[in-house]
Amino acid sequence: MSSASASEETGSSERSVRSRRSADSSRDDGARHRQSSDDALFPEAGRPARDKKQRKQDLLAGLNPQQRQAVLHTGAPVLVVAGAGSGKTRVLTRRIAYLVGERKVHPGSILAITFTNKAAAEMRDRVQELIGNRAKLMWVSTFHSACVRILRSEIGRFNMARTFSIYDDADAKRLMQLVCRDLSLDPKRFPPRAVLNWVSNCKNELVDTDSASSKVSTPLEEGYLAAYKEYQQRLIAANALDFDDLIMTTVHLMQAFPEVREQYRRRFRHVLVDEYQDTNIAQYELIRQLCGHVEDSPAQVEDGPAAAPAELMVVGDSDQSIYAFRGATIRNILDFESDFPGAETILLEQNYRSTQNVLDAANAVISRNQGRTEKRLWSDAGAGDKLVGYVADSEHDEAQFVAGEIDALVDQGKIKYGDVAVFYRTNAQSRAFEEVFVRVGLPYKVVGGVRFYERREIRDAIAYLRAIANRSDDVSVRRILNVPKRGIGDRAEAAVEAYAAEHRISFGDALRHVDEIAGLATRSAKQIASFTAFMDKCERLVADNAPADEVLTTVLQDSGYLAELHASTDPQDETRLENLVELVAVAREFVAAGGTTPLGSGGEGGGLSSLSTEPILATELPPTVETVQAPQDTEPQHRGPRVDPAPADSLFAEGLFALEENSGPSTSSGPVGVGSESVDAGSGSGSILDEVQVGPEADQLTGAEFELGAGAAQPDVSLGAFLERVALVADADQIPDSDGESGGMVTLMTLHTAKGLEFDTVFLGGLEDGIFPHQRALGERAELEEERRLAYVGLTRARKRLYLSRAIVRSAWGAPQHNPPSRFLAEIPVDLIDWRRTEGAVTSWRSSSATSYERERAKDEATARWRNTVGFGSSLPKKKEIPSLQAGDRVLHSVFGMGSVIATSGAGENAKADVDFGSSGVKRLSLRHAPLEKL
DNA sequence: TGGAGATGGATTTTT
DNA sequence: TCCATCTCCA
Repeated sequence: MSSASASEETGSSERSVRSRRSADSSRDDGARHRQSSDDALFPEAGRPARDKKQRKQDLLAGLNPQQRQAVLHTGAPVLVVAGAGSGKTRVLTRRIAYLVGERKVHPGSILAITFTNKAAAEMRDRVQELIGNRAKLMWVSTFHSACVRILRSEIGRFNMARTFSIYDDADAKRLMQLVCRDLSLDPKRFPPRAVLNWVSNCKNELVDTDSASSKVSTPLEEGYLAAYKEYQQRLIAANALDFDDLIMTTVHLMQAFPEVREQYRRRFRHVLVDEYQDTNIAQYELIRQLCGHVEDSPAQVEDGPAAAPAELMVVGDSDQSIYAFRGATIRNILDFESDFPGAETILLEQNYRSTQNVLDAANAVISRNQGRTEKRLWSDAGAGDKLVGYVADSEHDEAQFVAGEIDALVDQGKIKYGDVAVFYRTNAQSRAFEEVFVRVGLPYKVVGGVRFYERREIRDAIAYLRAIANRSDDVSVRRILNVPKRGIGDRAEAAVEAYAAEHRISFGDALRHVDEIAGLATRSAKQIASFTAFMDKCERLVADNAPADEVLTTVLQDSGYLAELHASTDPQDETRLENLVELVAVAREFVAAGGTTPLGSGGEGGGLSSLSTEPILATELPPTVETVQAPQDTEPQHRGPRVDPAPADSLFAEGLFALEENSGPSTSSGPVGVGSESVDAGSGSGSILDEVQVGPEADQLTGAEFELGAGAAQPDVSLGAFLERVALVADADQIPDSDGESGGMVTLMTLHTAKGLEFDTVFLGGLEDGIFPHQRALGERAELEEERRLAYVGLTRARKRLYLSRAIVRSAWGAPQHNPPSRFLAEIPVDLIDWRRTEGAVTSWRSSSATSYERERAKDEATARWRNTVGFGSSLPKKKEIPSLQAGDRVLHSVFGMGSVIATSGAGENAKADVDFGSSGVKRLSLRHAPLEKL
């Protein structure tokens, strides 16, 4: 906790700083400066406060004038325009600490919004280092988590049950597939995926179905709109919201109910938004509802005058806007000053992260984008090393080079594995790196890719839980209806569906009327009856307040899901079992920690935990609070006065905002009271409430409501709470902690994932036109510019060493592809790059021997395409003769180069050979297909 | 109903 | 190439 961090942006930065201390003596001046100042700052966290002046000085230590200006700013909305590595997040965290520590703002009235859960967790940690446990009362979360919390307490206004399902992308897609099928939309013209994207855009731009109707002009749009309407209706019927709904609905809620908006405007007196360049229109509107001068602002709200707008600070860098494809619009940054009258802009131009060479390269690239405001990022870290360039023969050669370079640097003691990251444009590119890294024994970790919660078995299990918690959730019910196989097939499903439509009930309810459904085979009916009996049993379990893990184990065992996997011979199913065991462990952990443990190892939970007690609190609390960790004891007494069949609502109904209906069980007794007392242990000034400033709205904000905030610490281990967490937390395994003595692991990730992180040494691979920039972006200028911003993000992740590489030949979709160098390479001034290997060296190496056998492999269309790009004619022999090989023969492979045959197997068409290609490793090749020549 | 074979599509990604 | 989804038939 006392560990300083060069930049507060990421966890990786913290790790890297640590390693920098031990491993690297050539620390740049900027870093040293930063560090000493932060070292002076953080030790205070655990001790009683020193005198106030000192404290304020510490808070501002190490900040440049612009950063100070931002931290100290009062009043008007502020846009902090910050370049990469200029300490934006640092400004935000210091500002929060300043607000709480100096301006006596109650942490409960602070809302900080970040882009990811991870960023939220880190911001909480950093703020906590600065102001101690008071930080727990802030709302630090993503837009989505914040909206869920608001909706939970207000959704009754929409006549929706409090227990709603949150549909992620895959659920939404499934629903849209059903919709498109039922509307008989031609899948060629209306691919569900495309329709869904269209709908998503509408929601992100707050175009609802009604206003969309007036815009529709083409038959194509008519189809889309029809699908949108139907899709939305089914969501509502299923008591479900998709991710876009979470925000859109919250905005609609505030627009429709001024008193609700007022309630939150009074609560949140300080709103801070990170990564503002990645917000979309709906998110912008939400901020405006909370902080803007809303025209129809209700002076007529009964209980007093409308709240003045909160103090708003947004932070962003338009050059790092890389999510336009998801609806983010930099308009929000560009128009900030007109959107929020009186707004001020603060520029942060000093970069504290990278050397000048790295910055020069990044600046040169990004300056090619049109219509951007020039920023002059500068660094006093010195020129540093030149960038290193490398042209590889193939993607394996590229990976080989990267691995070799990392090893060399580590051997020289210059870096640790954890200081290194390898970036690529698409996930598929990770394979080559992984193959090579595994072979040479380089410790690495891939971030992203297939996620835990996207695996089939996990989704099945979650679908079971959701169907139990919300039987209207058609998508989930139908997903598990015949999983494991029960003999309820499409036919039966269709019959139930027809019945449900006819009687206007949900699919789940229709299942309970098996006897009345026409056209059901007796066998199917029987199976359905036993299925519903099983589901009813589970529902009863939930109604009896069974904790989430118990429900989960019951489901997995009694549904026969586990049995099916056990019986399977498919080796994949073994992994599935392990994953389910993991899920159960996650649920156990969740329950054991009173519903506050982050899911999995990495990310901290979003919505639920941002205000609730975090694990650290549980461990720091005095023994009297043990009830917090013994949810079974406290759970019943927290049940509200309402008898509600929905299990999910205990937290929200009794917690944060249920002002009117919940004067019920006292929140000031039990764990809550103890919690709020112990929260402030660090500052030694008694209850935190003593420090609350009595401001203009203080009467709205003191006492009870804050305690309600603290009341979130009440354990909620119910199924609903668990499901919510699962829906909102993206992933369990994330950026590795490289704390270990071993030096950690090399991090592999896509450029998008890299946003917000930084590493001493960065390898950026696949710099080829068609790869990066991506094929699809080559045509459109706007898309190309987004790719360029992505390049800018990638380049600016590097602190000291930056490697750029490309491959001459890269196999894509099975066929080798020859890509020209990325245009971004040409945009970097030549004198900044030290080329270790150029194309000249490569072509001369290949040309002598490669042509003769490469033409041999004219086999299929893919190869023909490839041939054309390399410039061969098309009249080449169709059949390739299969070379006869034996152990010891020397061969030449078009991709792997020279090799020697170790062993052969098979014969004729099926002949295979194991060939040792030295640095490229041993490959088993089919002689019929491999571009192989006997020497 | 469910398995086997055909077909077609294949960024980036958080929540 | 590799995967997920679709179609057809037993």
